[in-house]
Amino acid sequence: MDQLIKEKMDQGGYKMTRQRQVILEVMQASRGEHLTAEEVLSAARQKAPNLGIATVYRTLERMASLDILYKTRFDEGKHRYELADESSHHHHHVQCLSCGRIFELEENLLNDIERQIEQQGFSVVNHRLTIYAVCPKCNQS
Amino acid sequence: MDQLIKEKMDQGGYKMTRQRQVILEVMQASRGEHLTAEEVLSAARQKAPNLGIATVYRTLERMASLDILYKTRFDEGKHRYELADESSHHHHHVQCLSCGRIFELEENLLNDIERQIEQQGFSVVNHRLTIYAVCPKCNQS
DNA sequence: AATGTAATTGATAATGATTATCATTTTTGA
DNA sequence: TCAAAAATGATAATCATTATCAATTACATT
Repeated sequence: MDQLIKEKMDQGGYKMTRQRQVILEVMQASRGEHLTAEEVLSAARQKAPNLGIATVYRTLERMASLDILYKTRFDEGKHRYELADESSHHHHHVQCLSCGRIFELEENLLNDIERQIEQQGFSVVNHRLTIYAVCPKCNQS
Repeated sequence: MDQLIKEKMDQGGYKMTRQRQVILEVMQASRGEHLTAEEVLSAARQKAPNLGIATVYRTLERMASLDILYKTRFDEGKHRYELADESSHHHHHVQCLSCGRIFELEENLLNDIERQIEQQGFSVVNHRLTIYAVCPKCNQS
């Protein structure tokens, strides 16, 4: 799977430099989490202390354009990135209003809705569903 | 209905000043549209040429907190505001990727999904669904 | 009507996330 | 080895939004 990513970078015309490798490792180590650029930076600096924030932004942006990462914006003022796991297409999230954690939802839940919209003459390209809730753990306390 | 809004402002401890009146009129004149603060400013300046952007932000923010307006953030870097029409609760949108216009969806489309999540121990508070599509008009050209 | 207090306003500085710029460094291929 | 291209890090610029603050306006009371 690492090989697949390198191929994608190659096809995009991007080299696998040390800093890009480190950033990728951070994303892989936090599979299922949604990280901001700042969060990626501080994690990556443990392995590459001189890494600059500009490189983080550039790298995340490029990897998102190659579908190596997903780029999402919740109702905050900043973007979050997450490893694009081939097995779990999503864009569906539940965000806990208490602890802020973000959970994934299964795909295919929106098929009916999209079918209705297509009948009205739209061509659906993508969608984003975010549900705001209190998660089970926070519900207990 | 204007009366209801004035009562809400009153209860929130806000006076109906000239500038707030003008901003409200802009929002009412564009029922069903989703405006940014800048867009509200430029429309409102036709009636109140000295209006400042800070007042626009403050007013929109307050009206949103009183549920006079809805505040939403699409995948852009800025917020959009829209008149909260009692009859059409929503938070469901279709945004045309070609012309950028935003269309409303009917409520209740998500009930099944939310029910499933509740069964897992979450307490659903709110949700946001945005579908990205090409609208019928743009599809023709 | 005059006055004092609180609310509001507009200009502008400050902030936070992101993007652009640019000189320096690194990589790569002839 | 060397020149050209790509990448990096520091930092300036940008854009939306929020904070600050002095000046204005509105309100309640005399």
